[in-house]
Amino acid sequence: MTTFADLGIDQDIVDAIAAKGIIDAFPIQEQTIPLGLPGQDIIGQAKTGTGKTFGFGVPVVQRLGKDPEHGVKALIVVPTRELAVQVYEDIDLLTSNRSTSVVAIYGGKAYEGQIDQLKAGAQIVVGTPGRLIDLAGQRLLDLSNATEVVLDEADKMLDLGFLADIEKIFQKVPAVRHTQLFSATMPGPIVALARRFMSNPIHIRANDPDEGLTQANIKHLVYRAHSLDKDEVIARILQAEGRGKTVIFTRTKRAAQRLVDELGDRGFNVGGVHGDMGQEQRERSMAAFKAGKRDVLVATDVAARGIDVDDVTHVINHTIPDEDKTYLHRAGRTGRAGKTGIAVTFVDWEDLHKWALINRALEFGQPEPVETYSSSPHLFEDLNIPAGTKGRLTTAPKTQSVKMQRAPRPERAADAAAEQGSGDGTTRRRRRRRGGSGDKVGSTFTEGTTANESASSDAAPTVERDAEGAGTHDGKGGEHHDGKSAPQRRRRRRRSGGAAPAGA
DNA sequence: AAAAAAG
Repeated sequence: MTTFADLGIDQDIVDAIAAKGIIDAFPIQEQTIPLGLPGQDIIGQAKTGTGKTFGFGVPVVQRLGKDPEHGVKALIVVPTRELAVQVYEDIDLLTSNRSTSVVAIYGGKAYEGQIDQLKAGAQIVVGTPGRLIDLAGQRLLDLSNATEVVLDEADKMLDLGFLADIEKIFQKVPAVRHTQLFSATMPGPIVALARRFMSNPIHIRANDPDEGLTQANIKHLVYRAHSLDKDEVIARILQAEGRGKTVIFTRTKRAAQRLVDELGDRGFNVGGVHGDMGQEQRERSMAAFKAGKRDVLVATDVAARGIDVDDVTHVINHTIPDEDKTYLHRAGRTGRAGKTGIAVTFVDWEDLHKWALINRALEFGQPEPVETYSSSPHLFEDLNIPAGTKGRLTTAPKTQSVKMQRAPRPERAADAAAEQGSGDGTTRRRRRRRGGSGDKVGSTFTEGTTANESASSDAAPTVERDAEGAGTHDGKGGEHHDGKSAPQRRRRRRRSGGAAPAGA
């Protein structure tokens, strides 16, 4: 096994990586770092969760050297704000033993802090296109010395929605530069297009050609959702034995928010990430999920790419994605860094053709989704969901989830009081459910975080939830992205029987 | 057509 120390990397960077307990290099790192260090242009392709960020990050940091000269010399462009935060943190780690300064530049946040860091002489910029172009246009970001340029999730960055912005950005950086493009997916036409921005790039595919396109560590289960109560089945999957964290993907922002509310009402410890949420809340939600304070995240495709969270054991596609690439990236939120994971996909009647496409493109060899969960018990067997109720499912939340509910948000308590006249309507219902099969379930995750939690007593989760829930920071309503109060939303949902919004 | 990305 090749280690980072074997790859010609400066000792202080090797030490910085080792401080996180990482010694061995993944194949993509082993192959791209020795080429990136001397400045070779690279198109780097490797499966999800196999270390691409260090693959481009180590050469960027090392090539800047320890030159104390201020000013932006490296630019890393990513497609989402949360990914900007994450890549910023990874690069910041690599620079922890040298003076190189890194800044994250992305929208939805106050300009001030970002501008201050630029003025203070930040040398590496990680950012999303809109804010980068915005600040460059205001002459607050000077890219004319950025001789290191990286597009992370490069195929996405060169996709129609981003291409015009990326072209603008390439006009602002030096013509003579070191350019690296990385992604798990690099369709031929995109590679051809990418060459316009590179000089004599070498295309590295760290994938074993025999392995196919998908991560071998991920098990894919696909079910027909025809006449299926998906909320109910998803609730049941969340009770799978040995479940760690779970990411649930929806097609629309509205569907994501609805599911957050629904699973929250059922007592699960759930948060969301989607574009209708305020940026502060998006980040708080991601951080809570990464830290293990929550174990369910409902997201749109904003979280499909790049997001790296430890111990995600399940990905659930509430709605099947349109593209095979998106499927692969979504599923790739689990099975990272050599761990195993399960991807469960529900295929609605009108989406059968999408599965046909994905199945063909990714060579699954399963032309039809499994009939439905009821006519095929595989789902529960494959997922280690304790045997029990057939037909209508119970939705006993996991022990951990109930624990998190023990200090209800003020908003929720007020809600219940308003509806019941006494304060404990919802809570009592949840308590009754707790006695069932839930206790045994999810012990792996439960133990880790319970210990954590009792150490910090009730304070941490409560403060966290309060801050997110009540929207006290900006007065703009926090999680009530649609401008409705929680009681309003809940009533509306009840009337519609919990079904998906009509327009979705 | 949706989601993302500037405000």
